[in-house]
Amino acid sequence: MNEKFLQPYNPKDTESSLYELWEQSGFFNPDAMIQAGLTEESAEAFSMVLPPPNVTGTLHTGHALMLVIQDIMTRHQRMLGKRTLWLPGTDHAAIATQSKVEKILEKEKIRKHDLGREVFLERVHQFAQESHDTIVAQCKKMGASLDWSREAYTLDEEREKAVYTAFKQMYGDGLIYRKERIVNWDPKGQTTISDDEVVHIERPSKMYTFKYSHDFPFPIATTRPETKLGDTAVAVHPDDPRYQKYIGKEFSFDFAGEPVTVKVIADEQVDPEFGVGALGVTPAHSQIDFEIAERHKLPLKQVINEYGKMILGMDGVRGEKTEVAREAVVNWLREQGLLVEEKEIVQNVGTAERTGAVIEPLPKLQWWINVNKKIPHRDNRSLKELMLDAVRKDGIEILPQRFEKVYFHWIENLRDWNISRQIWFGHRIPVWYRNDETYVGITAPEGEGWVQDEDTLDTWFSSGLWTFSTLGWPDTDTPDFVNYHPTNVLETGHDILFFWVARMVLMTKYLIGEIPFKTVYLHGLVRDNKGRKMSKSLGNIIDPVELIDKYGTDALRMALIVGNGPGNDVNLDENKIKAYKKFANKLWNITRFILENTVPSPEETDYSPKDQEHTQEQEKLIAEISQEMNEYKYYLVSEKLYHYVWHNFADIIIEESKDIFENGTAEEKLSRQKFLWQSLKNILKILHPFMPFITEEIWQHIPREENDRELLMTNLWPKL
RNA sequence: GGGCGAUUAGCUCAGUUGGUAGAGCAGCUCGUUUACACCGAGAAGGUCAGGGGUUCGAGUCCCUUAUCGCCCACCA
Repeated sequence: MNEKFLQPYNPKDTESSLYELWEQSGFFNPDAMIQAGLTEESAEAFSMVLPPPNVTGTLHTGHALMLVIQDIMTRHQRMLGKRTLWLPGTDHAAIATQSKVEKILEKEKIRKHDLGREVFLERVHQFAQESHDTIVAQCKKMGASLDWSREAYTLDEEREKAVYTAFKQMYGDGLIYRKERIVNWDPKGQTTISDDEVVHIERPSKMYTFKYSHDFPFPIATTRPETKLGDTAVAVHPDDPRYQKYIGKEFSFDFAGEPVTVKVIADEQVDPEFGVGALGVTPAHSQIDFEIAERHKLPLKQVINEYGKMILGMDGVRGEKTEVAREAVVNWLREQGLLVEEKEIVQNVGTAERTGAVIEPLPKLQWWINVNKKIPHRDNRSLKELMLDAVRKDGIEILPQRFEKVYFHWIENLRDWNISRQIWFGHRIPVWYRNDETYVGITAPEGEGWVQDEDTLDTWFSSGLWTFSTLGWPDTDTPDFVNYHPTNVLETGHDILFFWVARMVLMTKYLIGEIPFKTVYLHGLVRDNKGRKMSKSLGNIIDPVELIDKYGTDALRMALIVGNGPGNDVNLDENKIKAYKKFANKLWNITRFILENTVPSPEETDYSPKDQEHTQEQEKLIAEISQEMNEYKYYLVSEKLYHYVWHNFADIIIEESKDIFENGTAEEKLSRQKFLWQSLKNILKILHPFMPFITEEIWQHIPREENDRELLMTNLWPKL
């Protein structure tokens, strides 16, 4: 027996060298498995992409959970004999990464515009590279059996080719268009963002009821008086008797130093019950007003600029930030005797997900994806319909199922997707301009005088292609694409169902006509032991690396997985991890007992009645968990394994064995020895996906029998 | 405003299709150092949030109330 077993199990001594052993074997790569004869060439495929972590820093416990679930899936499928590919990569995460680097530069008192686009991007790439290296090291520490030979990056050359190809095709089909519309402008980040990147927060605010001027016949209400300098109409409901006589009339007056002309119009969208039932229409600074203005062909007047400052109005208004100008306008209204009412209300305001700035709706010329246009070569269905059908008809299954409803609801309310960003880091829009000409292509056009669009693409545009841009697309006859598309499972957090999952469905259904994956497994959030979200401000962030140093990766993996069903948040309690560290040691000592009391291949012998009973019990367990593994019920399987190993195998079977080895007949002893050996090997195999390190470590130190493979990782799941 | 989830032992949470309530931690009693003190045996602890219903039988299915949490939303 190896002397190691005389000491308690120490994960620190073993984990990194075991990962090296696996990695050097090359068997994370399914091709190598086939070459070595460990996987049949004709075997069924199982493929999955790693949701590429953002290169914005280091991995947190949420990532750890994701890696654990996916590694369990991967190791299990590999042991079932499938050609198993788990494909890694990282995401450039455009806005997130750029703003991170901007913050670092801020500390060095450097502004990005002083550096210029090229030099700034150099800095970002350098940051991204460092972050990437950390992330990869962390993935390895978690034991993730990823095929690093296929690693990808959302911003590398192959992915750029995919992105540009997709863009060109969508442009050709009229799905991508350029138009001036109201955008979500982030004044802090100085860029537009998509509807999904807007986070609504509640905050106290005031509703002002006022008259534009003494000559104007009735008051209107608003929460943003400063925008009223840009009003070009007042909208009322067509059936509202109070305002019938004013419809069609025009009024001109001076408003806080700005000459304003409004026309009273009738529009169905106005709710006569709300407020005073009349709406000041500010087409340049409100989504809804912009639409009303389009319907009524009203002029558009911008009063706020990209920095959130007023460009019109009297002193104290022009040049000021909107909040300051608001006060000034309200004071002016008060002085003029135009203010009718001032009421405290709770208002929902949109803020930018990344910078936290309050969104300023502004008119801007931007690139959009039309989600409602019928696509002839996709059965005349729109992108929206393609996304709906993928789940309704094409068999994508979302776990837990309740998220299907959430998914449908999101799609039904989806509006055109704004895909251009005014930042430098990301895929530059593949459009070139020369005078009145526009060229869209994969490479720059021939000839002089072409200038490429300054903007970059929303980061989710490139991640939307991830499941196939990593498999060789736009070539669809590469071995990887043929073998591994569509992927089997997409495992990710439910918080990016819209951002990412839906976008992948959109892109894949449109560009390829297939679904990107068959099953979507959504995990929850990892919270602290009091159920709070981990955040820097609360100071309750748990670093997975620290936990690994303390308890070992296997213990952390078990703590994250036991009892954590799909879609549910986990509260991570250190006591739980501690418990599984003890479990690892228990397994270690079980091995020691068996090594001390048995030899690996006892001569042919039949099982005693008692051992037959134990065997049946074990087979029943294996049958149960094999089924549950196929149903992704890892939270149940892990608990059952824990319970079986500790409270059946150790507490009952091993305790009983002591008596048999002391007082039993020769036949009973032989039977028990054989049973213990078979059991140990079965236990190692079925525990391996959950606790890969300790099971492999034990495997490496026990004698081999016929049919045993060198690495536990490459062995087959017990067959019944 | 719309939708979803949670509520089970002191704490953190399991409980797969309805069939006598489970685990870890903490605490109590006893034991063992000859696989394991990162141990074993045992006991204690719960009207499964409240109310109503379906059923021979409900933690599990239906309705309702309460509290907490999450997501979505262009009511000025």
